[in-house]
Amino acid sequence: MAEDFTDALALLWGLKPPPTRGPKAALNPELITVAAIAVADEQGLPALTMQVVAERLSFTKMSLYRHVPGRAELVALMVDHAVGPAPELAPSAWRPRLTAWAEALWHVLLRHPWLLAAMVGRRPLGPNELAWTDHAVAALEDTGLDGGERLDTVFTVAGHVRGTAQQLVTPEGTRREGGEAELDRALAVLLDEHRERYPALTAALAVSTPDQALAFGLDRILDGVAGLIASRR
Amino acid sequence: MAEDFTDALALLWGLKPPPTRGPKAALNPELITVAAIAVADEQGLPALTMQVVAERLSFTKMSLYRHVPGRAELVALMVDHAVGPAPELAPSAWRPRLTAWAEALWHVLLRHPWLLAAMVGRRPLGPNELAWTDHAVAALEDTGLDGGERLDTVFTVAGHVRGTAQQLVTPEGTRREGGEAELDRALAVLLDEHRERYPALTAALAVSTPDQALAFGLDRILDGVAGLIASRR
DNA sequence: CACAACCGTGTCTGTTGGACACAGTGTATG
DNA sequence: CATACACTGTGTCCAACAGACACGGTTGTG
Repeated sequence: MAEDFTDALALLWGLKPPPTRGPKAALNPELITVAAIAVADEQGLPALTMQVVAERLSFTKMSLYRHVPGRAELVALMVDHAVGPAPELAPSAWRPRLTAWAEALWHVLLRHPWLLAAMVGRRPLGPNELAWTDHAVAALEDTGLDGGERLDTVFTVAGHVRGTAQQLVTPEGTRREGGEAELDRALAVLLDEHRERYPALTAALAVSTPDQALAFGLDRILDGVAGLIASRR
Repeated sequence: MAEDFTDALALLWGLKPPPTRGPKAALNPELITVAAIAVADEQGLPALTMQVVAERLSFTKMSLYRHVPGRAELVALMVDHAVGPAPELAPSAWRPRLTAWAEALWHVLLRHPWLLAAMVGRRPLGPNELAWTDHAVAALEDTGLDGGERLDTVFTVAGHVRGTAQQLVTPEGTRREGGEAELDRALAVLLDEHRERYPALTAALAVSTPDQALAFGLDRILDGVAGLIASRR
């Protein structure tokens, strides 16, 4: 119940003094993290077993525990490594900068679908994740918004990107490929059978690709932010 | 790999003909669902074990499998039961109706924090969930927006509510209570130590409660939608 | 050279979801 | 009224999982 974050934070921020005695380590947290990311990319987060990661590295499962406290901390390392360094945004107006930032986040989430499941809840943040947030906040610096408004704006944009990406992802954190149409068809049949119960939905029925949904919501949000900025001047 | 949704859909929509022979069942899917929701509310989604649910009902674990194909389908049943019937919205303008809808969703998510983890990805939808979407779309009926725009709007609003709620929740799907301040303090210390790496974030540092973030983003989104509606007239 | 620190491994435990076969029970059909 | 059969709930079993712990081998330091 104690939920100790200190181990994870120490690893994420590289705060472990390298040992001077003993044999040289053949393994290290980064090697393990990279291997684990490869596993999660290919087979999803539930398939991420200490066993599987160890086999990919040709080591024993228990060897990993020498360098990583446990599975939870490994996932935290994976998240910060997978998001990578924050994108460099060309200096321009706040709106194109935030748009570019959102698109960069979008592509990272599509490249590592398991990130959506791994980034749930308040949790220990790594240096890369913090840098992403910093870059987005920086785009809003000359807008007249105060600190809280800037943070809330970034949070809203990031939440929208994440929410949209979740439509493309299975609960396991792999990108859905086949079988998607099957589910859609079954749901369409059910909706049609009960169409009197869902009149508005039946009337509005339309095909909206995730890319369209992403752009639509992002435009609405940034329109609203633009209105707020205008009212501050 | 086949990922058969038909079982879950049949259960969700009540499509199983009741047997005519044999003894009367002491158990049924709804009883199991209610008990499972109680477990998840109290101890989170990972603690939701067939064993635990069975004990709460004073039955054996394997008895549950008579009525529910497996854990995944049980979770699907729990989701539709927990969201409950869609909220009845007083007939008024689209904006207060959507706001009320978002607040209703917000309260449901706070009452059942595990819903956030259970509603990830595209998955079999139940009748209640579909009704929620229908009611939100209905609020946008006289706005001049087309079907795709209405759906995208609803999706954006729902995504924002969900994203905000996730800040209040642990990855396990329980509401965080204590220990939260501890993590915040540790992150604040780290940010301060590396403040030169995160200048914008350091400058913008502010305390924003989740309620404020919810209202801020919702206002921005609806401002943007209002602008789109105005441009259609 | 001896010791202490460190590394990777093998063995073990508790818990999980789920398969399977079985004995009891009640209804429908002869 | 009797029999067959479908359905219920149970006990036993298994594989996969995260992690604890103790051991033997390795390497730097006093």
